[in-house]
Amino acid sequence: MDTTTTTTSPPPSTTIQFPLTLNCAHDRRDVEDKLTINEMDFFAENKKHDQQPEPKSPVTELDFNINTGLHLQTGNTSSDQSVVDDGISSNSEDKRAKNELHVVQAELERMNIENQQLRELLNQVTVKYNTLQTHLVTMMQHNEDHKPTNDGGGGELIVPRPFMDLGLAAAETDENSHSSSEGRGHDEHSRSPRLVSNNIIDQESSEHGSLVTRDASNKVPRLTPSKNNTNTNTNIDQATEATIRKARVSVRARSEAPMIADGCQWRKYGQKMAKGNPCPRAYYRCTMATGCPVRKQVQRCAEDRTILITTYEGNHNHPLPPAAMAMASTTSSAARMLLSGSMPSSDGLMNSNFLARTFLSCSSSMATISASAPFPTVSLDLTQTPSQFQRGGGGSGGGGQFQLPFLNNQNQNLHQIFGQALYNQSKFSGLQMSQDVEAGGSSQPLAMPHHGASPTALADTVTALTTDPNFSAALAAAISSVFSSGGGNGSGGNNGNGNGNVTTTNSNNNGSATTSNNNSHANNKVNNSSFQRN
DNA sequence: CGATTTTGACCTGCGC
DNA sequence: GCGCAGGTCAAAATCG
Repeated sequence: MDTTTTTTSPPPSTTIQFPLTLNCAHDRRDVEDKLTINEMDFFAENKKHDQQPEPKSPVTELDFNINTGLHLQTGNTSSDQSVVDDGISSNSEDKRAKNELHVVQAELERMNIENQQLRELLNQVTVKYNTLQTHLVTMMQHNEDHKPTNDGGGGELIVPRPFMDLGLAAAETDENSHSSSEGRGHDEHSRSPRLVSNNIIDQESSEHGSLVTRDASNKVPRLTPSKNNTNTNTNIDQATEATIRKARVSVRARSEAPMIADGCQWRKYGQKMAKGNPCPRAYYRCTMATGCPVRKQVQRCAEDRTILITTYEGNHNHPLPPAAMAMASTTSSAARMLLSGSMPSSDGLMNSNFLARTFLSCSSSMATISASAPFPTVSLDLTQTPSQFQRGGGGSGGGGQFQLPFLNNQNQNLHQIFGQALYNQSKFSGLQMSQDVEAGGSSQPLAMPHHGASPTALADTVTALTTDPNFSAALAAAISSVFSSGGGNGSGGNNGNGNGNVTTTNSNNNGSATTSNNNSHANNKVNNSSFQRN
């Protein structure tokens, strides 16, 4: 495809950027106004920068300048200022007070206006949301009518689930359909003598019906056409399934730390020198639950060793701590994004490349879809704004792990916006393609502070991503909204504990479930208690 | 002493 | 069929 890149190479032209980048914070003071201190790492610096002059403080020249710049109310102030300069009398004190009053009033007015604007925005979004919802229902019914469970899994047409869950369904059907199909039927077990335990996992998975077996996920039948052509649907499904199971999400981030803190517990099970890269590639598997199929590879970029490339594969089969949820969900979303662009269109689930096109259209470099790799890969490039992203661990030098910006408790909301937007984009791609690509206005990601909340609200976000040049501002406002309402109190989000807010690194986020590298000395050491021994 | 990491060997898939 | 490269295993080493 044209959008291909390798997962390790720097994102080429066909990449996706979310305007959400932090520049917006510079321009939108209202955003910072709404953010309460420490609620959001992302904008903290900007906040600091902008907030100082703003509130309370007695009239400094800076204050005047800033306010003047923004709000034209300074005719008086400037003159007053000169007066102030002139004398120290009580009169001047009064004027000073008046002055302040003016400033405050102006500020208030401004905020009111912005409030109003936001409200209007919200209304717009609500209307659109309702419209979309209606359309969605219509579409669903339509789909149901036209596609009486084409895929083995049936029913899961619209049901949101992590991408690997799709794989699961796939795996199930796969098991059923191709147990005979693989000439090397026992391929998965060909390494057999060693992999007895995998059989256990297999059983487990089949029992639960919700696990991707390791073998199923990793030793996937090749994408090459299999011999059994018993039915074309099956073939398509298999290809799709294989694709799904092979789907990976690669996250590129700048970090000195050996591994990014994604909230999960990992155990290293191997390391290998990869060709063309002097840095070894480390293999980890999730140890938060026995049999969790999720794995990740960590490797430094050959060209720029400050870049850490983490590739996730699979989907957790266990509940995740919020911090881990953030990453898991984000990667899942990204994978969905990928799949929505790469899956055969015969599958009603994701039948358009809307997402990819959409992102490509506003491209810069944030997410890259790679079809050139042996398996489909989404690469999320977080190296674009290193200063922000690294606030957490980057500076720590010594040993903290790098922490992704959206992994802080508060930042989960951001993630939700980010990830869910992706997710919804895939999910509603067809829908939007058909009717609402042009939805102008801005969005309301704020409508979804939590996962369970109405997902469609974010479809608008997605639309905004593509159409609204001011999306960053809108999103920032939305984020601030989210933060001030739900996520705001870190406590709710679980480890809202202290460290949270501003940062980082793991000085001690051990609270619930983060990788344990509090200390750096054990580089890849991962907290684990329940790893199932093979 | 148990858990985790390291590391060499093994297995598999793929291209030639 | 052979060789290469990626991925995984498991014994040994290391750590807390």
